[in-house]
Amino acid sequence: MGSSSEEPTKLIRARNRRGEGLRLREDIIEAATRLLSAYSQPDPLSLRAVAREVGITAQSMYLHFSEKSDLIYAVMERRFGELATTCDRAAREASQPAGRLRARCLAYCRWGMDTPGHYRLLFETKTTGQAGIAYPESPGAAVFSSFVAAVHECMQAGAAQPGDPVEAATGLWIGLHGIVSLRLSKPGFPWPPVEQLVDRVLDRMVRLTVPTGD
Amino acid sequence: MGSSSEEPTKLIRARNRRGEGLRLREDIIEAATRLLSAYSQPDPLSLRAVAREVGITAQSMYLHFSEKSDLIYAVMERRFGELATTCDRAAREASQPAGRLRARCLAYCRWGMDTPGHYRLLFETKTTGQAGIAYPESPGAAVFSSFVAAVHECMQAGAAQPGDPVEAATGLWIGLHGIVSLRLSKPGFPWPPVEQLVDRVLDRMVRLTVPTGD
DNA sequence: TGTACATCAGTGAACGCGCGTTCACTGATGTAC
DNA sequence: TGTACATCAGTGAACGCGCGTTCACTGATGTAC
Repeated sequence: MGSSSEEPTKLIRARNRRGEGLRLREDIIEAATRLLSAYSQPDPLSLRAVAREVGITAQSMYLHFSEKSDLIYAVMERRFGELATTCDRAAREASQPAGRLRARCLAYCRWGMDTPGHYRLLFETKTTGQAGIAYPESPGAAVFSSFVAAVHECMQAGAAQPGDPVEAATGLWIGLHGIVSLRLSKPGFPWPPVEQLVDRVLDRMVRLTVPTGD
Repeated sequence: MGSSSEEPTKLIRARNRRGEGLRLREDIIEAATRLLSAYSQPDPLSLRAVAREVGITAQSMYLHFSEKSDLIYAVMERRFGELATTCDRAAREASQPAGRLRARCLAYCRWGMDTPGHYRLLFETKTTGQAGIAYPESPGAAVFSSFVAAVHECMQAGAAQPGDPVEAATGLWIGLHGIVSLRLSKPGFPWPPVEQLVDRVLDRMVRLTVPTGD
């Protein structure tokens, strides 16, 4: 305060104890996650910015990641995992299949809107494909699978019109992604509340036959 | 072929005649459009790459654009215009309202899939918002308006269930964007044919009451 | 208990690159007289 | 018709910056004897 010659803040980080070098790996991934959460595409994320955030030199990144894309891929895996966990946890709160499906859909959309940078990384880039990973093995496949299972559960319980659950879940995903992605890109558009849009997509694409209430 | 000392191709561009300097502006916009069409986000587009594509020096960009974002915005305006024209032209081919709406939807999706870089620029970045442009004045608003009009036409003709055309068009846009955007990001997913998805979205979100055939 | 040593967790210095942007300039060409 | 000159369409040279990546190194710390 009042200091007129402001130097760039040099973060000091205590060196890990011997045998605990792997902690740096975690710190790096967490710092990259923090930097990505706010905005944008993966490209504006630089190794050097992550190093600054962690408080280490840029070349220390190479102790744990052999190149930049390795780091980004590590972040993606974690974020896909967190999204899956978030959706599953939300679904567990409701007692009926239709309510569980709705909670899952809302959790997906809210996760995307709360962490736009992560949502874009997972669903608006071709990172997995570029890494040579085919769909079934991609770290995001579990998220889709759990939607399929939730739709299937509704169908079996008579809460949704019978049909191919994969087909219905595909339509649902398209709708949810449309809701999130357009909101992120066109924040100035007069969007209805997200719950209303989710309910409309759910009703139309999955043809729920019972109310979603708990 | 066979030349072992390959120099970077130096494009020679004839200097414009006096009074025709504005042609360079067009050439720059076209070159930027070409470079963007293939891929990605606007960030990987560099002024210098555009200058190379045109065959001029980087600093000549400043004869027509006071900064980089001005150029990107100029490209966006044109692409929104081209998308609108493409959709309108496709709609004119069909004779009935429902067929016109379907043609418009298919044209939107195909345009996005054919020029992924442009689609991402228009619908997966916040460029307009960042430029301080509110929705109604944004260059893309015309595209949405024409969807609203097409839906309204269907409702009035009894080809779609009556209701708020803006609400229905919003749901439709969400679906179409979901179809295009997810396809671009997840090319490895086992997507059904785009026509099938468009028909499902149209049927569910607009509740067409007549077949879309011509 | 003391000490030599291997290992580990990083750093120092540097590389070449492409980027956006600025400023002073050049040389061809149309125009006024 | 001839010529001086203003204008126009660019270029030359350079700036400082942040980037990804490489290579040789340091110094603290745990371990073997």
